[in-house]
Amino acid sequence: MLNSPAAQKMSQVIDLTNEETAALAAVAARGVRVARGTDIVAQGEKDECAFLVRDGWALRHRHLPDGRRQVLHFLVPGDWAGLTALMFPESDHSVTAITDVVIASLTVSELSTLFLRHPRLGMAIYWTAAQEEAVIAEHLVNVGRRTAYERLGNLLLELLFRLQVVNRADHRAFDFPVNQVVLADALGLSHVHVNRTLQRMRKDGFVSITDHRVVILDQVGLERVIDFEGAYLHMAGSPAWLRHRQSGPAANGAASAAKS
Amino acid sequence: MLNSPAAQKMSQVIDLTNEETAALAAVAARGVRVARGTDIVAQGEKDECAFLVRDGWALRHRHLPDGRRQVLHFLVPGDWAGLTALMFPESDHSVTAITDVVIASLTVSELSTLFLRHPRLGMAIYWTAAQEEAVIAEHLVNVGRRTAYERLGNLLLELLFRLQVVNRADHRAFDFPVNQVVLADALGLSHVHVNRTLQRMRKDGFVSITDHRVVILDQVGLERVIDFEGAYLHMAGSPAWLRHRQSGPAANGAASAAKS
DNA sequence: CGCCACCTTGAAAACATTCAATCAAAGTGG
DNA sequence: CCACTTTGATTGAATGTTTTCAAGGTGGCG
Repeated sequence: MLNSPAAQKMSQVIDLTNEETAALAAVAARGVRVARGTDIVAQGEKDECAFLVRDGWALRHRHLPDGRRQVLHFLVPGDWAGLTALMFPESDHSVTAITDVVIASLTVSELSTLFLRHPRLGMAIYWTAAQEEAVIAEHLVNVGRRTAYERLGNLLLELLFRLQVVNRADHRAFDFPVNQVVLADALGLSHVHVNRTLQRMRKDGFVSITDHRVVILDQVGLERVIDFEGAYLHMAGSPAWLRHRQSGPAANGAASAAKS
Repeated sequence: MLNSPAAQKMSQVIDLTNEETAALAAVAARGVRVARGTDIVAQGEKDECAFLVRDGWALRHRHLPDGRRQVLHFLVPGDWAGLTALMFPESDHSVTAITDVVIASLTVSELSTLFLRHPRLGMAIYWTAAQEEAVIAEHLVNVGRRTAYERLGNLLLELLFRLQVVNRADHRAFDFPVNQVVLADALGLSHVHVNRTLQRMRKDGFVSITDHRVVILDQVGLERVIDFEGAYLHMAGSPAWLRHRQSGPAANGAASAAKS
């Protein structure tokens, strides 16, 4: 379990101690399988648990009464969901599995126990939530202020980077179990236009998308053409006061050189 | 200071004790004035402090290299900002005052002291951050899947409700120091189209917008026409375990009847 | 008075959607 | 193993929304 997606993502943020690694492993041990197409959380209902995605893809999306919907965020292995939903009496969005998924659920009280015993792990999970917020803000920029071509390119590169962190992508390719209708609902476009934009991007030689797999053929060129800026992903990780052990938020610079 | 916007917003979430009220007042006492048009936080730079908006309007927005930009969120009195930005080495967006603004800033260590001394206040502030996330997600739905007319109506109603909570709106009207260019950048439209959409909504008799003031003339009719659903604002507040004192997250039902 | 910020208008062009088919691949049940 | 159904991708044509460009107009303020 040392190299679970969750542990890999956490170690982007803090240097995990053995105890923290063990606590994460204990969480991950509670895996529950959810079949493709199943709602893990339904919009309008109370979500009693937060959960960690151990394997598979899910999406957070909001429905309008007339059937339109917007995909807010793609959940991939190592992602947490429902942490903020715990604060509310009912969920304002649904979470749906788009492949078979394995999750580990935690109730409020289990979660607060975990945070009390392992405060730095709690901070790292909170970092994770902050990053997700930044990603959703970027989706807003995408949909509000970019062309269809730019939106698509930005999303594909975002997913490449996020999947690389949890070892679900090599340096240029990843499995992509997302059909064009879902993609359209994520990008704020019609599925027909997604199709045509996808074709244009393929013809331009930037990507190959076939059979649920994406290959970024020319990342440098694509990044230039769509003005990609990855700053919002905060891949550089967390500030020193958070990363290193023996150093609390109020400490000034006494972080140990515990990296690696 | 008992009826400061911040205290009003907090009491939407928890029943404030005297100590908590005093702690909030102590924070608010640190007011700093920021002139209209000033960047409080600049995209790409490190934000050392989180802050509370005591008075005035500001906006969180992200810039693209070519000058396009997207407004993520309007900050009004009682709103916190920069809580998640503390987790990152550099800010991925700017915060700019659009009126003269009074803020109260807190460093990481001041904030963590506050949270340690007043954990329930910390939870309430966290609730606030969760609500803001839900609001930004709604902006994404707005821009991704609604027409110009719907986007505009939804934003105006959102602001009406948010301002009512902090006593900056009566039952139908509020001051609105936002020009059409900014509105366009929030709604993902051109300012020309915002202008025409605004005119249409006025002609339809739903709103009056003159001289930096919005009056919702027919809220019921507007809500119906634009399919407004306020669930994402979570106006019902927080679950009982969070609201009442003497009750921690792990407690089962021992909440005191302190509501009044 | 003249400038500046902001709002308003018209016309043409660009972008994206909708509607309506068609096609291919992947299950399903007998 | 074969018809049948379902799902997802693709295409063309017509339509519609929104943008862009280019000008004016208005009101406040030094």
